[in-house]
Amino acid sequence: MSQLLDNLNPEQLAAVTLPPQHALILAGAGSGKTRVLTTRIAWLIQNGFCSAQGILAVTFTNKAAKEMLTRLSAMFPINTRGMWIGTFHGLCNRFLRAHHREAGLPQLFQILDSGDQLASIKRLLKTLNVDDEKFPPRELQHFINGQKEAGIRPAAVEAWDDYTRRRVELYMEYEAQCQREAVVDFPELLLRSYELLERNEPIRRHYQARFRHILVDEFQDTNVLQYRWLKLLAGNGDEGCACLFCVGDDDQSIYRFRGAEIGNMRDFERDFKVPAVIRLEQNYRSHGNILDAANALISNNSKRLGKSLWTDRGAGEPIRVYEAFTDSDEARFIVEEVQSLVREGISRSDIALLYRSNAQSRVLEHQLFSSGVAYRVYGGLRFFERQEVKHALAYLRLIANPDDDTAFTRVVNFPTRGIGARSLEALQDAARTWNTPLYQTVPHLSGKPGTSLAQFVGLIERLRQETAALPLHEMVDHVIEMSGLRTHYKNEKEGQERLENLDELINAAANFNAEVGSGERPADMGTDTGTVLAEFLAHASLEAGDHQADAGTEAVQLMTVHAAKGLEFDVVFLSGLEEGLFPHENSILESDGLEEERRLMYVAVTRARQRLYLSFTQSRMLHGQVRYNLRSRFLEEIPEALTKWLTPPNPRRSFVSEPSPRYYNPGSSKPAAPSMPPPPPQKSRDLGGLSIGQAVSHIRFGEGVIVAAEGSGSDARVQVKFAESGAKWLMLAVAKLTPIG
DNA sequence: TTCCGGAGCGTTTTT
DNA sequence: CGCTCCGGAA
Repeated sequence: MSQLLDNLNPEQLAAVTLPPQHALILAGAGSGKTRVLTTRIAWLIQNGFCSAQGILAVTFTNKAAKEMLTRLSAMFPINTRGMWIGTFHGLCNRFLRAHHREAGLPQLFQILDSGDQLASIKRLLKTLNVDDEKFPPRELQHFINGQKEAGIRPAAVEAWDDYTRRRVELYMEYEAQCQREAVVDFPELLLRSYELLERNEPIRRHYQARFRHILVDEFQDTNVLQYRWLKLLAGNGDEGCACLFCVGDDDQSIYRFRGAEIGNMRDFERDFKVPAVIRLEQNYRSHGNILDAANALISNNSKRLGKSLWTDRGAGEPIRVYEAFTDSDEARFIVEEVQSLVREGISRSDIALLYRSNAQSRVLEHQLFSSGVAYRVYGGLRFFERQEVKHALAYLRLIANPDDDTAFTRVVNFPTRGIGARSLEALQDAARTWNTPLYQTVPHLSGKPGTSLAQFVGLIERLRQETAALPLHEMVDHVIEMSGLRTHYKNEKEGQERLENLDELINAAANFNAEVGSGERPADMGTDTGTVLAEFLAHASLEAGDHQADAGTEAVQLMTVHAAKGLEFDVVFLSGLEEGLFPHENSILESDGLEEERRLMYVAVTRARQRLYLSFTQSRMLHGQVRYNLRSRFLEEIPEALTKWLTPPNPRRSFVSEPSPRYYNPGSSKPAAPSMPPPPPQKSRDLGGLSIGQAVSHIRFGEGVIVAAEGSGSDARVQVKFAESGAKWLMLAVAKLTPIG
């Protein structure tokens, strides 16, 4: 017991041992927030404030949820089974399975991941004969999810124009289609749960009485609906009130673009009159210079709850700054530096190369590859998103739920079995006439097209029967074999890796089955084959798998700054610190976009434990054209005393109205003088007081941002990216551009 | 059904 | 520049 609280600093201790009450913990980067969260749970239980059943802890990623469970079981020998620990979506899934009847869902409902959802929307537009040029599926998906995440059903959308009215109709049709097919998309998991809790008083009271302590990780990332769900579950005074313990960092909120609402932090304080706000500001990760840089940077943001990191580890090394001529010079410098660090004994996996956008990884990869440095890029396709895996899952989905038209269309002719577009069209027409799912429509078809379709239905029926008594992994194996998938990929030239992935799927099923068998699952679920299969399919949708596999390999880590959140490395290289790239040009016109970019930069800087490199280039190849960017304003926001320039410091600060000419002789510089000649000078260009990154307004095109410039004097032209009309090249002598912002 | 070429586009991403 | 997607031809 006393062990539990050992080595906590005073603030951590205060947070962990707060009496049962609402609390907001502002946990800075590297301040031990997961430790506080898990220790709090242990402390509550050990001191009898609450039983395991009374705990609900919610996270954003499966990784975080797993981490919490692991740490908890290491902390004290309690059965974590009674607790509800998981992601928002995972917990809602569990809730809806338990109350599927009240939620208006069949027990074996399927979960659509984003890709499935998009396919479902495309199919809807097709059956309704809607022009997908006018209503781009992606845009519609975004619209629908946006409404759902704001808790708004079609009937409640305020539509003022025809376009929106039509989109609302499509939203309604989409809902009907999902209901018909017994499928639920990600935001629907949350909205259904929320609505069920709201309208069903017995269920609401049951859970409000059960959960005495609700703990939320990464609270700054919650969206509107998630916060409302938490409020409902916590209850208010009359219905018995759970304690909300929210941990978050407003300075690390970088997901507004996908609905995260920082305002939730302030709202929480206000709505619950939170008596305890505790700041965890002692950082155990980085050296002083790095933290000072991060603090200085983030102090330029105005909308903050306020917090300042400190460490007792000493100042450490200065932050290294490098100016390159081109992106490939920058990459060359980084890779040479990496090699020398590796020679000094630093492990490659302790080195991270971070960038703002994925496109930047290419040059780095190229350089790493030709220098023979092992590297690993994060991001890209994940296991359960691979086409062969999705195909196999589609067969399984049809076995579990024949009404799933998305799964049906996916594999009805894969591997090809002579069911072409016309037979499918005939089937879809018939399905509309009979108002039945595709699968059920097949028997209604007469004539030739019916035969091959009937054979397909026969195949699925046979698979269902043959696998009914099999353990999950044998079922998966059997389905892969009998569907013809295995043969198909065997015959495909590049099919070897796909076959391996299918084997991996069988392994995943075996592991899943083992966990189910050992009782690591909620008690409120059945154990028959159908249920186990449904659970496995839900698992596949909710947890698309790590794209962080073989993390153990000794390789340099490449990823976007977003992907790096929550991670830490001894050495961090942050490249591409240029206006337009970081901060990204698209963010400049968004309200508060710049502050979000700055938070992103703050996240990047605080990833480094010992050494941080910041680099930028004079020119960069982007979208097939060379761009000359100014160095990032964020670089200027880091005090010079904390930095050490590896190239001759360039006194020109960005955003001076009159860019001064700059002289630089590469021959005289040490240590790693870039070998490329400097690009055409843009330094002496007179942009009439304008600069790249500047937001401007044009009488006809509206508001935009300058993204590139060329020529000088009366020839000077700038490229402006307009919010409405896209990118345009404009002659400065002709176009009248007014600086704004 | 498959393959090729042209057009279009090009932040960040979990569930 | 390099990728994805779509449509047309073999």
